[in-house]
Amino acid sequence: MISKKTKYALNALVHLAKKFEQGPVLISHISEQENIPQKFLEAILLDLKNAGILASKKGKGGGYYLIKPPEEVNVADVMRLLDGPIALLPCVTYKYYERCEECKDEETCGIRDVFMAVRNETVHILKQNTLASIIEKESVQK
Amino acid sequence: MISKKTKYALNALVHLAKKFEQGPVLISHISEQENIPQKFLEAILLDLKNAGILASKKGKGGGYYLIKPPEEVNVADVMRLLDGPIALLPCVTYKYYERCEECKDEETCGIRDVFMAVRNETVHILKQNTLASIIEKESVQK
DNA sequence: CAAAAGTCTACTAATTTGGTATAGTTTATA
DNA sequence: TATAAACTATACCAAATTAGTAGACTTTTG
Repeated sequence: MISKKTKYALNALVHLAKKFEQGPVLISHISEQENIPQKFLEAILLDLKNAGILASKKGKGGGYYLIKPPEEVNVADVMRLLDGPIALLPCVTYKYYERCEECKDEETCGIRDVFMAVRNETVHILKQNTLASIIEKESVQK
Repeated sequence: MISKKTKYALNALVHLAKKFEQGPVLISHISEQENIPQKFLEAILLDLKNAGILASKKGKGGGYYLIKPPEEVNVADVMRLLDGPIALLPCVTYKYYERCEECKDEETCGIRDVFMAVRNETVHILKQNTLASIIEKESVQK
């Protein structure tokens, strides 16, 4: 399962993407509209700002706003930022590689192969999906 | 990430599948060969027995053995048994469905669509992979 | 009946998750 | 230039989960 942190981050980002280039949005506004505890959201938005996805303006008339185009923010990056590796085994992660302690021979491990396939497919799907594509999906009548 | 419990379970199952229909194997033997803490392994094997995948024999000459053919034990079932749902969001699980608390409209949620796709693909891969196919992969020279 | 081997119940320590509280600092504007 | 709006930083904290351990008990041969 992804953490609430990542889920909230995605909700907030989609919200901000819908108001892309329309000036800063209050934390309190996002918090209310998206049902996210405000103090928790503050920490999340700060992470997204430090990652270069959002920017903020202080003082009256301030708030947070998206600085990357919605087409350039994909779900994989957001997940990695807030939850760490996407892979289900440490030995198949890309940037956080770690050997499985109990493993006898990683090279021939059949279990590793399975989770390598899952990781590749998952990352592929998550990279394809951006804030823009999510918003587009929502606008299509079901 | 999957838990150590699931990882250990898969290692133990592959071990037992290699000795399918060759009589019971000692917990202590699996524990040593696969580098799994014995007491922890005991609990895991018990879970697998209660799920109908393994059986055990008590007393001298006892141990655990696979009762399902290795082709019929897939990774998805093992993961679900020990780690619960495979999906990354509660609203896209099959048997453990739960609404996301903060969600405004599940029907049109674009984030949900993304994780639905990930779940479907993941389950597909994990179901395809059985103890038999894992062992086969390991025997192929790389 | 004794030794081997699985089973049951109950702990526990460390980590992660999902927050809250409080005290700042910065900035627009009246 | 004061002040209130708004973001920022630091420090907690409770509950749940994970990865085990300890020890007594039961069952089954030889």
